[in-house]
Amino acid sequence: MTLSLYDTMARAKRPFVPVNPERVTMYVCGPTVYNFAHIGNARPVVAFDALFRLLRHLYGADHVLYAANVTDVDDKINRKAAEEGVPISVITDRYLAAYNADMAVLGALRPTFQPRATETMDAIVDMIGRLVTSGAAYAAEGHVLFNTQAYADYGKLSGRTLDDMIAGARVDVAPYKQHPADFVLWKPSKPGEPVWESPFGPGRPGWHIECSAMIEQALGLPIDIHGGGNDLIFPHHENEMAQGMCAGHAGGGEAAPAYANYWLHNGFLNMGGDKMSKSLGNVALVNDLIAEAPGEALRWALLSSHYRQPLAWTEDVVSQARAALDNLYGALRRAADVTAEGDTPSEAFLEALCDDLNTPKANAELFALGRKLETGTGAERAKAKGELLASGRLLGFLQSDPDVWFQGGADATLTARIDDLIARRVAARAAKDWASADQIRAELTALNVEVMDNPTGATWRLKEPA
RNA sequence: GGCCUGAUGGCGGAGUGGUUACGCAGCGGACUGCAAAUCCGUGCACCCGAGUUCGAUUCUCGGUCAGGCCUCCA
Repeated sequence: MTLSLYDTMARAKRPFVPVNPERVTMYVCGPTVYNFAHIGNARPVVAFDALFRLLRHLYGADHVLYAANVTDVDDKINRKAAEEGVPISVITDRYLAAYNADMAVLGALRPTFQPRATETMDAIVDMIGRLVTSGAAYAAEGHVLFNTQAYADYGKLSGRTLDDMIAGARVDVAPYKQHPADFVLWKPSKPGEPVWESPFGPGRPGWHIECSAMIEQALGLPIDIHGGGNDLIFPHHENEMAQGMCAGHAGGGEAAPAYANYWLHNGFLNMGGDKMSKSLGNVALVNDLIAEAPGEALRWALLSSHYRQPLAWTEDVVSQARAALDNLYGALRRAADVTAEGDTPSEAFLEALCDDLNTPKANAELFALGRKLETGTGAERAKAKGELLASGRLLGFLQSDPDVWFQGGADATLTARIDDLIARRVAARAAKDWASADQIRAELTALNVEVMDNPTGATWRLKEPA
């Protein structure tokens, strides 16, 4: 079973070969914690969580290190803190906690490391110092800037040249820049903003440097996989690689090892044709969505298309995801008396995931297993159940009790009331009292409950989530 | 202006140089007191034009349309 991943740098799918299979490393750009995360923010989290889980399966849970940063130094954080009149840590702690809680509902495992910019400041300052010493960075008007001309391969990841960038410049270039593409590593803080001491003067780090410093500190170069949304390819990842290479491998060039051996970028989620963006205001917050739909259904919706494809976020996507899970949980519910055999994901399921994380194809395999579970012989059903549960577990699906899934979040009071009605209806049917049975069904329908009779009793499901 | 994606049936969404994706919805049947579920069967597709080929939805070129990046953004 060979894992292949689409590498943005190579613009092609490549067989995945880790530097050290005992220590597979992955870094994914994480959140800036100044607000609740929207479902678009969750797409890379869930996509790379799926990859994290696959890598753990392939290389062993203890042999995969996954770091995702938390940006807790940022203008928007400063603004929010000023509005509320509190230190930035109040803001960042609040929204980091909310973020982690929301992502947990979506079934995302916590990364191995979740470094915060404020806790990485020494490494950031150290890295900038090395860049200045080697001539890859220069000081100007209180800033420290990265000299893009110091890195021979600058532009290789995003496929543009320094000339392209001058031609395409839409923004006024700061006069202290030696080259228009040069970017800030360290800048003075404005009055009232948080400030950190450094050999280059008091100030704060630029946008890109924290990732490079964290990668060096938490994982070490080169890392195997670097992930993020495809809007980060340029400038963020381009700049990150340039500074990281110059700091870590003294200038890059042909002979230098890579910064990251595989660059992975997820496609965007859009809302009604537009990109979902906090600045456009057309966002669906995870925190709101999880009140209306099971986290597992949202997760399924996010993984129902390939991670590199654009995904249009609509109510229909969520209801179709619920229907898909109803299908699989239904099969499991009807197979409650079948003892699962084995706990290994199916070959076809793994092959689909190993093909650049083809989750739609992997999900199709879950349906195939569901069908085997419904229609197979005794031994086939036992095997199918084992494979279905193990495959689902690998991707973070199907681990609930099917009855609980179909209860759709109904509370204990409602559940007890429904169970009572069901029991009375079963008794009425046993007595062939069809009038009473139909009357009770009507009561249940009014409660949004669908009854499914079977020879010995009945099961039920909540048609809409509670 | 530069760079980069994508265009598949009613909807979502894989994939392939020549035979079934899959899910949801639809239709027919079995089963059922009724219903639901389930099972069996079934219809519906590859943006346009040219080229390569025995054969293209799949490869090449051109076009159209849509989206993203070039500025904070997943």
